[in-house]
Amino acid sequence: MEIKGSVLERLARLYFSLRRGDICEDCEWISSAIIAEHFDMDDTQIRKDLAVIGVKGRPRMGFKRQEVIDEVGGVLGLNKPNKSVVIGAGRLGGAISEYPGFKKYGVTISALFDNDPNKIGSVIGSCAVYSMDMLENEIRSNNIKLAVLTCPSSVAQEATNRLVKVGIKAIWNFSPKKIMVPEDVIVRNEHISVGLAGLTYHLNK
Amino acid sequence: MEIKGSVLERLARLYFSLRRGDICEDCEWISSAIIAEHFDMDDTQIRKDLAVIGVKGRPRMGFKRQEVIDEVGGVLGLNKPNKSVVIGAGRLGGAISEYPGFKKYGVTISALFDNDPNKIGSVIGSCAVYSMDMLENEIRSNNIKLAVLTCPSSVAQEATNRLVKVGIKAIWNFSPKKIMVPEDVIVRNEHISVGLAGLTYHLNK
DNA sequence: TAGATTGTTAATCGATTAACAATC
DNA sequence: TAGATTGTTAATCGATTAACAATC
Repeated sequence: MEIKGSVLERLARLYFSLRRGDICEDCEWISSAIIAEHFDMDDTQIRKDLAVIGVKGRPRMGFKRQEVIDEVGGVLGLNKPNKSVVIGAGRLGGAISEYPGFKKYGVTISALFDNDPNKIGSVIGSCAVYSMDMLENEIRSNNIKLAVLTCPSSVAQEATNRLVKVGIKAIWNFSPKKIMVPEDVIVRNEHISVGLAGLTYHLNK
Repeated sequence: MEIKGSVLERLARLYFSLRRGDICEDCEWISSAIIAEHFDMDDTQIRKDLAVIGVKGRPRMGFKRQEVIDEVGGVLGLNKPNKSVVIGAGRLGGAISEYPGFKKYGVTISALFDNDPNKIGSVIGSCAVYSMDMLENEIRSNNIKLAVLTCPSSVAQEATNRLVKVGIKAIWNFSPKKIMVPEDVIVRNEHISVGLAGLTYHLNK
C-alpha cells in the first residue's frame, strides 16, 4: 500500500518532533489532542494518519510515545542506515554534510563530489571530498541508492544521468533545475526560493 | 484581499520558472496549456491563479510572458528590493548569503550575525559577519523587516525575541525549533529533513 | 469564417472536520 | 461506575477538473 505524500509529510513532522522532544520530552503516553494542538491540526487527522500505518492507541491513554517513534521511523525508513552521496561541495553541500540531524536520523554521507581541484582532497564535516571521476566507483562499491544534488543547475542533468546509470534510486534535488529520471527513480525538489516568496508577499502587502 | 498560501506557492513557482527561462525562453506569448504541462497540472488551475491577481490572457494567444513575470513579481513583492539579515554564519547561513538567486529576485542581505569570534569580521559572499551585539543597530538603521534564522535551535527563540523587538516582520526559520512570535509577524518554517523522509520511505518500501 | 484559447460556471473529487459508539 | 480517549462513519468543506460559451 502506497502512502500518500501528504500523510508521509505529516508523519515525518510528527516523528522529528517526538524525537526532538518538542511535544513531550519524557512522557510515556501522548494523546492525539496534545499532538494536534502542537501542530495546530484536528485530532482526528492524527489518529487517521497513525491508523494508516497500523499504530493503535488505547482509549483513556492515547498513544505510546516510543511505539509511535519506532513505527513511524520504520515506515519512513529511518530506523536503518541510509548511505548517501552529495554532489557539489559548495556551501550548501557542506551545510548538508555537517548537519548532525542526518546521522541522527539514519542518513550517513559516504562522500562529497566536486570538480574543483581546491576542494578535492579536503574534508567537510568528517566527509571526504572526491573528484567527480570517483563517483561511479564510490556508489557501486558502497551500494548507495540515495544522492543529494547541490551542484550548479548547468550540470544537474548530466550528474543525474550518471547517478541513475550507476544505480541511484532517490535524488534530493536542491538545484532549481527540473531533472529527468526514469520511472523507477524518485526525485524530491527542494526549491527554497519558493518559501521566500511567501514572506516577501506579506511584507509588501 | 489575502491570497491563499497554495496559490502563492504556485505563483512563485511560475515566476521563477519564467524568469529562469525553463518554460519558454524567448517567446512573447505563452498558453496556460503549455505552462500546465511543464508543472504537470491542469490548465484551468493556471488561468484561475492568474485571474486571482488580475492578469488577463487573450483568446488564441495565451498570456504575455513579460506581463506575467511583472505582475506576479509585483504581487510577490519581488520587484523592489527586500533588505534582510541572516542570523548565524555557519555553512547554511553562508550558503544563503552566497546564493546568487536572492539578489536576482530582489532580496539583498545586509549582514550576517554570529557570536563566534573567529567568524566576526570575516566576509561571506560579499556580506560582512558582525557580532550579535550589532544586531539591533543594523536592523534599525537600515529599516530591515526580513530575517533569516540559521542559528542553532537552542538560541532560536532568544534571537527571535530580539528580532521582533527591533521591528522584524517576517522570519524565515531554518532551525527545527518552533518559534513564538506576535500576531503581526509572519514565520515560514523550512524543515528540510521532512523532505528527506519522503525519499527514504520510497527507498525502503 | 473556422479554430484556438481564455474565463467562468458547474460537477466531481478528495481532504478535513464533526459526531458518536466502543473501549478501557 | 463515570469519564476520557480512541477508532470510524457520516457530513462538510474546499480544491481540482470538466464543460462550454465568449472572444479574438
